[in-house]
Amino acid sequence: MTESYQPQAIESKWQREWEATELYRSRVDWDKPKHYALTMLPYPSGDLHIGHWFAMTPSDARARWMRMRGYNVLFPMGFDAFGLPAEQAAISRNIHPWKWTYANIERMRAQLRSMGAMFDWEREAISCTPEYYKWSEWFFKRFFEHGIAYRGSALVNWSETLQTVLANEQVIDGKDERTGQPVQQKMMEQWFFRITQYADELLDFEGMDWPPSIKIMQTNWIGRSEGARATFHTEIGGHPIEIYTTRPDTLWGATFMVLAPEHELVKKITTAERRESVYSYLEQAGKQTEVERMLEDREKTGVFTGAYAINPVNDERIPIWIADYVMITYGTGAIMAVPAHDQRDFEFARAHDLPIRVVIQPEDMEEPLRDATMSEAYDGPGVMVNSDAMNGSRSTWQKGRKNPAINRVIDWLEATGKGRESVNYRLRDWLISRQRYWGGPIPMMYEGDQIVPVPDEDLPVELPEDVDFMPTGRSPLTYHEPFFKVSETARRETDTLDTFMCSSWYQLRYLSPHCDTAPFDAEEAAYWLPVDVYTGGAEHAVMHLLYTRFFTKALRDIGVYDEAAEAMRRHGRDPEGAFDEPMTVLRNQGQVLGAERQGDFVLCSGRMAGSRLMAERVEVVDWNQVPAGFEGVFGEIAHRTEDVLHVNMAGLTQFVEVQPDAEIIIPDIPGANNVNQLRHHLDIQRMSKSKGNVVNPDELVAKYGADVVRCYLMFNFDWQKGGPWNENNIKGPLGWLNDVWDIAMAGPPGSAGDAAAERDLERKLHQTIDVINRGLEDFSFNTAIAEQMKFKNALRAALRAGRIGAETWRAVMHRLIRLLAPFAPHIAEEIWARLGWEYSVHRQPWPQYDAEKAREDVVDLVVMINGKPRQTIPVAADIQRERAQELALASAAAQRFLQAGQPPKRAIFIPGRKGMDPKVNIVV
RNA sequence: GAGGAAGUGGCGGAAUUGGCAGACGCGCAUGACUUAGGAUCAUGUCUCUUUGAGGUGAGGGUUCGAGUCCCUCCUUCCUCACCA
Repeated sequence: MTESYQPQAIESKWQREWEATELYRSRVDWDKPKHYALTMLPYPSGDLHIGHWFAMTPSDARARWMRMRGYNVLFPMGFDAFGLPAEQAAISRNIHPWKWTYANIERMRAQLRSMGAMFDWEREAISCTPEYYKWSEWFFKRFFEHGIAYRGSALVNWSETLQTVLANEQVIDGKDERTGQPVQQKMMEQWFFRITQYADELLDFEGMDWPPSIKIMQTNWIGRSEGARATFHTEIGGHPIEIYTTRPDTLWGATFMVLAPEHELVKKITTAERRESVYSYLEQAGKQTEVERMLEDREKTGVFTGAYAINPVNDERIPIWIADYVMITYGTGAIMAVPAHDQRDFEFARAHDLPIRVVIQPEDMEEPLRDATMSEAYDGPGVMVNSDAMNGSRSTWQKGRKNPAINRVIDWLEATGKGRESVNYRLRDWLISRQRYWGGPIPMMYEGDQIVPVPDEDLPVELPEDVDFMPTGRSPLTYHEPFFKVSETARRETDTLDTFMCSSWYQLRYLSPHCDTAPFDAEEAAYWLPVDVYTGGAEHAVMHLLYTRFFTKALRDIGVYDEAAEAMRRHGRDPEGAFDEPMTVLRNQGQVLGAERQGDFVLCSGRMAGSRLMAERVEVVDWNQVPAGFEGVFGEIAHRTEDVLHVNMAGLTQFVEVQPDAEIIIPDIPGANNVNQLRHHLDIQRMSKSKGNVVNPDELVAKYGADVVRCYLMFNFDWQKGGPWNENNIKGPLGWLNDVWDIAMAGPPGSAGDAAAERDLERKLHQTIDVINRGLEDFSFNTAIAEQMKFKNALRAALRAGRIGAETWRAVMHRLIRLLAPFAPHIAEEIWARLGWEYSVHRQPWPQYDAEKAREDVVDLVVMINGKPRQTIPVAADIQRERAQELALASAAAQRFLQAGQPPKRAIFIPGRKGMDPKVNIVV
């Protein structure tokens, strides 16, 4: 009896060996092609989650594959170590953020090592160390010098819960992205990065192999729109009010104006008799959070200021209103309202009895639009009317200058000085300062009303350790006099940097994490940049992934890459475009969801139809006793298909069809429930501690070994999609690795072997190599492993049949183990060593694919009748059109469908392209 | 409201991008070995009225041929959301 596969006995041994022999150190080598594979660095929250394994181990397999294929691969790891949780731990548990963070890093490092990934730990970077954040500060200073960083006043998102401001990207639905608590809009002076200056360049994804969805999300977030600005003036006082519009062709249809409640002119222009109602509206609007504004009924509220404006295009006198449907943060915070052609303005006009005037008349309607009879705004194409000299201009669906009417009006506005063409963006400047302790200090000081940067030689400004964490919610730095008091007259900035700034350049710090003369070593950068493949979650689409692109472009523009570009030229590489984008290829993994719920008990009542219960009422309960006197179906839900529940009732399966209007009671979900919610509740749920469905990778590794966990994660999901956890499925990869082990340990067979079987096995091996290559290239890890399982099955069958000789066995194993190495690095190393081959399997070249050897001699000719496959005929692989058609027409299937003696209408030959069988489609 | 992705067995998922739908695995069934089986091995496993026929959320269309392309719905997920 041979020894069985025991991962626990081999994994830590090899992990130590790999460390001791520096197997995964990556060094610049200009003679080898480089590959920078990067996976998003974790936040040191305390424990590695299964999601980290899901993101990282397939990325590791791919990096290993690239390495075996001859690339010099850099695959680093680090920690994004600043952030609020550390500070909250300090307050609630009285542990210093340093201690908490470093303890977590220690723990997670060990967990990361247990993956058996090829991380180069010599390049580890931790963003909360002074040697790291010194350079975050240094970048801030350079940005300040180049006008990219500035201090300014703006309406910002203030989180009362977190006691800090947040960037727009970190607010979702008016709530803070991390805690889900509402934020308020507040006028505050803060530090910003001028990301809007890069808006147009950020819209250009030329040459970037990123998921289309990410490109679309970023494009929408930037929100470029083309239109015009025009200046209206108040009738009294002549105050200018600038408006932005995408529809300058409707300027003649403006019947009133609307200012955002926060607009600076509001208080100036409001007349005495309107003051009371305007001020009470402002007060009411100011109290509302973003969430409340959205929860409000969609009725358009607003008040008249009493003031009028003159429309510059036709000198008309129109009333100025205030309404909260106009946002101060978009455009100019003021609009011209054209109710006939804008739905929001239309609703407002109807609600407040304001006039409506058609200025675009559609041509293809039976009835022309009339001011009085419109039931909704019309925003389609037509001809300009009621617009003086512009009448007759054709307005189309097109936007901006491409629309003839808009084009003509913009020209006219510019010629008459009444307005100008304008491009507007939804993107705001990046608010970078945080009123928190646990972040990189902002290297700035205030002296009187002067802003003074901390001199470079004083960097880094270090975070003081001896601070008091008080439950006031405010940063301890604001109480720490030795920190903020630089001199009698100078005060240090106590705000810190958004952690997203630190993670915007970590890919650069990995290149030389301990370099103390520059943020990164120019030679390293010249060789490794840009990142070739980046993997991570899609939740960073408009945060990290947008910020790091901006950061890269800003660094390029201020000359941070100049030295690296010089080094590239010296080594004969063209630096053109190398520093425009941080990552060439991006792929997002999906999310591993909690296990499917089973074992819910339900009470179902209704009427029986045959053996089926047509349920009018379904209640989910957490006890398993039949209530006294209950008539109906009670039991555990075994399965669900659509609306049919399979309920296990005392060993019998009962079918319950949930009626569309059935009453459904799910205690976890209050209020009226519907079938969808029931389905959802029973199906998949996100992993979370409160639901108790979190999967702990450490336990899995202890139970099955890291290789099995890695392979399970790669095999049982579409990696880019994710899916529900199901530990039952782990048996697949477990059985596979056991089988490979057993085949290897059994040693070469004693049989002589059979030439045809050996040739067939060789062919299958090459086909397998091809599929694995394609799978890894396309991040289709599941098919790559499926193909290896298939090959293992074929190998085992051939061995059992005694048709493989010792020599062939060895030659096959020599490649099989190398194919296994990227996926299951420990078992591959162990088998490699036991079969007597030289350390390490991970230094071996990847098995070469030979298309000639993969080719089949005999293939199945598929005979199709009207596109339906009916019969197959074994034929030579190189069969030609005439012969194939001849055989197909003579086949039994063809004879059955063809009337006696009748020729077919057509016979189409489809040659057997790569791995596909040839076909003849006969049309009868 | 706007934009995007997706819908395939009991389950996770394949289908080389328009060419034999359901690879591979889980589960299940039958059998073997066994005191035992949640071990191992073998065989089978889309459906049906089974010499054949039908089948990828529903309905249309394009094509010799559609899971794949086009149109109209339905459902789910994600992102943004009074964006002027």
